[in-house]
Amino acid sequence: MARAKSPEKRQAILQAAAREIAASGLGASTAKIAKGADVAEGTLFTYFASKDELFNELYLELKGEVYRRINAEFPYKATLQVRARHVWTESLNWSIERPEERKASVQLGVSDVVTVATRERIGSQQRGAVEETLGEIAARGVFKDLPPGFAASAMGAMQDAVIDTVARKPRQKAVLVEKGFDAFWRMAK
Amino acid sequence: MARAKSPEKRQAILQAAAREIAASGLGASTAKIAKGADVAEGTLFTYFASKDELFNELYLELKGEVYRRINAEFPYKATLQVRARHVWTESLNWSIERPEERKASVQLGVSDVVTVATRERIGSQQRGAVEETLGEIAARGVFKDLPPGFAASAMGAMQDAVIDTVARKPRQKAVLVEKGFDAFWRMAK
Amino acid sequence: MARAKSPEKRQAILQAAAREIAASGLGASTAKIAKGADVAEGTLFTYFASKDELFNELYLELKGEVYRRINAEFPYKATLQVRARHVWTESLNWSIERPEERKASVQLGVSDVVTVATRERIGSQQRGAVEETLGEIAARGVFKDLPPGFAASAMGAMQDAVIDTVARKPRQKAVLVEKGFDAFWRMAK
Amino acid sequence: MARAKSPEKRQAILQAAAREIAASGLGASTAKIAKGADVAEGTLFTYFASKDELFNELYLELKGEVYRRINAEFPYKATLQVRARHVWTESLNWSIERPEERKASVQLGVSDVVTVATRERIGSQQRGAVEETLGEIAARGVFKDLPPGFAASAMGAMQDAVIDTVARKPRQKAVLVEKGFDAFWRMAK
DNA sequence: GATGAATGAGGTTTCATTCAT
DNA sequence: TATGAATGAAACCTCATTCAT
Repeated sequence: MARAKSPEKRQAILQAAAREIAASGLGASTAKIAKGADVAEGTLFTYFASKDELFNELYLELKGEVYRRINAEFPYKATLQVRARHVWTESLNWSIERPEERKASVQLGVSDVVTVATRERIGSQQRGAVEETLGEIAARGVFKDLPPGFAASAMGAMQDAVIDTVARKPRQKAVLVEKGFDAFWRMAK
Repeated sequence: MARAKSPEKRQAILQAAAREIAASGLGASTAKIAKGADVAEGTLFTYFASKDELFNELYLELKGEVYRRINAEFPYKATLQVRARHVWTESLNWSIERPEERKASVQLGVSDVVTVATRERIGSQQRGAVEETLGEIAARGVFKDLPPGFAASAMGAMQDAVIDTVARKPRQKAVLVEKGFDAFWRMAK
Repeated sequence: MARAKSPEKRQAILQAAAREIAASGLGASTAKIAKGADVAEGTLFTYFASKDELFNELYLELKGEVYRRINAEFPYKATLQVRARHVWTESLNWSIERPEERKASVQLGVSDVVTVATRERIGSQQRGAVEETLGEIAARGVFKDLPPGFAASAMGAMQDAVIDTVARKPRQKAVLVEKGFDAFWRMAK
Repeated sequence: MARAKSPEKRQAILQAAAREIAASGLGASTAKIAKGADVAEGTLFTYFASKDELFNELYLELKGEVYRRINAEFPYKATLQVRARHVWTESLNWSIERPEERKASVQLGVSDVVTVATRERIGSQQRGAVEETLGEIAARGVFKDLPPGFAASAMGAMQDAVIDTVARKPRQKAVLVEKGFDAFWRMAK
């Protein structure tokens, strides 16, 4: 049998793609990505049929990482506030700890290369606990007068605000994450 | 004497740029933008030295439009809540009424083509009333424990949440704008 | 006004394309064609939207050249045999005098890049006299028992035989052209 | 001991090559050919050292098929006309029955990938009876005033005319093959 | 100032061939 | 021998920018 496709190489390409997108936007060239992953230009295309497919897979990968992180050690039995804080903190920390991945994720998110199909594939697997938690929040506070989904959007939005501020005041990271949640929670209370 | 540069043409190019960015991202070609503005390819470069300059000017223009709209009929003498609601409503309506401009604005915002210098130039003109209002909000509620600037980020972020939701439920636009503000205001109260 | 598109450049590209196709087949690269025409790689695409379009236009051009040559000084009033010999001789001489053009024409003819639409466009202009002559031939000799179009195919085919033979015995060119027609004419008599 | 090379696989590759060339010209990729033959990409190169070698072998194979068909049941003792008609009919039927092989054969024939050496190798094996027959024809009718080889070219050329016409009028296949020969024979009589 | 032809670097993707398995 | 992943040169084409008109 011939050489097997190497998961490490696939991963290296995805990581390089995230790095390049963070550095130069969606215009990042496949040539640079390949070089960044230390593979030949052509090799990229044995792992991903096209640049678009690579970008869609990357988006999935990045979103998946966050969900995996949240689900690990999820406090299923705790109060809503504790669970909400867990979701908030874990996803926020991921964004702050991996700024390149986050930047790539945002760029992909607002662009048209990520298809609806890709967006729909996200989390149908283990979005479970997060969705359940957000669903409970949506039934409370101001959110109960607003369409379902708004609470989730609002949490994401408030996290963006925290991230932006952390970028300007990195020292206050811990406080921002905590107080940021308190701010968000005011809406849910 | 040579012909003078026409402000109409400049405007047409900026509008076409916004349209093209909304349609195909920052990869939008100068050729298409020029065609969209009904001018020759080369003409674009007599109004803007480079694609990057065009995009920076566009960003400024788009942000400026929002500020101009907020400042028109600004209720200087009203209570903070009334003023805040004005800011919220006017900027949000702009985004909802002009989806292409907003999409372009977001894409430019998350990209690196818009320089720090450009971002700093924003509103140094007439941001006045908005800044004053947001400053007052920043000193209240949860925001007073958070760095200055967080309140502004939070409002922008919450507006994004509203816009996303309006995109999915256009019928509820009016309610969303109003209740969205109520949600935001809970944090400031 | 800007520079006008130069017919000379267009012609140079077409000629270079014929040369390159003769030399290396339809795989001839646009880069080499451009270089052969002494224009930049990109320039080729301001004259022809794609390689395929260039090749289709070239096919048209080559076929057109032959028809133009035949129609010049066409002996409209002469006997059928004289007119047929005129068609035979002129088109054959074109092929023999311009071996590269002919080679390109043949390669294009048997390939799929030349579309049906292109083939249909040929000669609808001035194919006139040729068609009329071939039509008369088709009604005579062995051809009258065969479908219309067969006579034309047969003439072309017999010319190919002559060209092949001239390639091997260039000295006998004149005799081959003449006796070749006599051979063909035997079928029409 | 190592496995022996399988003649079936070799044959499958040649057939797939013919099919692919018919479908997409000489640009047909070795990868597609391999897939069409149901072997791995690399396997193709254990049977043929290069794409060019494969194409040369294919040309030989295709020409060989025709000769084999003609030689089977060749009426050695019959009159010249009967023998000539046999050559005509058998080779023509092969072309008509196997359009892909013929198309590939033509494309290869007009291209430069098939070397002179390959062309010379053809039929040195069993071209015997055909050559003898064509030799006799070359000494008769109009052909006796033309170089040797012209008769053969002429027969091939007239067959092309028949094939072209059959492609347009498939119903008349039988008549075209027969009357086509009559047309050709007029030149030899 | 306005135009759009001209440019050539750079983009994505394909491909013949090699070679580890 | 068979496989198909790996390679990087080269293919076609796009594009920001320049400049003759």
